[in-house]
Amino acid sequence: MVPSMTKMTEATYFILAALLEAPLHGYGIIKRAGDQSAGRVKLAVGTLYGALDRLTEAGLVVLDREEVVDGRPRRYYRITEDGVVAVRQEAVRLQQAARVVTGQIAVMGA
Amino acid sequence: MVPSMTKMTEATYFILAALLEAPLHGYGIIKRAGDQSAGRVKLAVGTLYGALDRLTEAGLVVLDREEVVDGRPRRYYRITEDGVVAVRQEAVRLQQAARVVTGQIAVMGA
DNA sequence: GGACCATATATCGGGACCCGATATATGGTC
DNA sequence: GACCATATATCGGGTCCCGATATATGGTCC
Repeated sequence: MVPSMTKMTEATYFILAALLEAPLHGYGIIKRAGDQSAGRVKLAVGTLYGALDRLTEAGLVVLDREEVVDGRPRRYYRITEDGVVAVRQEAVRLQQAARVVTGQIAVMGA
Repeated sequence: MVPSMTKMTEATYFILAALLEAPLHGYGIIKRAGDQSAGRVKLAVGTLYGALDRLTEAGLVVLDREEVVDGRPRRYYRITEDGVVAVRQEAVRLQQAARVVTGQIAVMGA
């Protein structure tokens, strides 16, 4: 189930956002999150794998497939429908939070 | 100094946002944060006073004045110029983060 | 050949921070 | 008298971030 996580951490949000387009493996998520945020978000590996475990347990992400490239394993994660819903809800929440301040700025001259 | 806090917690953000209009005392901050977020943000007292201490130490908030009403003390906090800068930067950061997802939604049909 | 870096996974421990519980105190409502 | 809103403050548990560390491969540079 997990109908509504009231809150989502920033790392979790960017991991889900990175997976919206296509499944990615851990290292790919780190790079994509950096790209999407113009370099501002730098996911630490310790953050990533812990968050992926929690997301998997919560059903927002599933293991898509495993590949072996040059003897090194690559584990691809895919976002679930629940995950898509959750990350969109969070985006709305972020936008509303931003508006609390950006809205006030416009009126502050009064 | 504190030129740029790379990251800001949600509680910190809403505390600063609550103080943008006028100085408030602790309990007033909790109520105002709830109002500004349409009831979604419920600051716990333990969160508030810890965060206020950190914000004061960081120079984003200062003690404005103390009043005594009905024998009970009221401690008013005021946001500093650095605090205003920080909360506006954070609002921009939140908006940009939201756009990572909301922007993609529009293109997903392609 | 050796140093170093990018790629790729995983774990551990310290630290930051949220938050419920608890304590204390006053004044109003029922 | 019980209960709630107002108002402050602290403590402890739990969550989570993140740097450090470990392991392994292949490419570049000297």
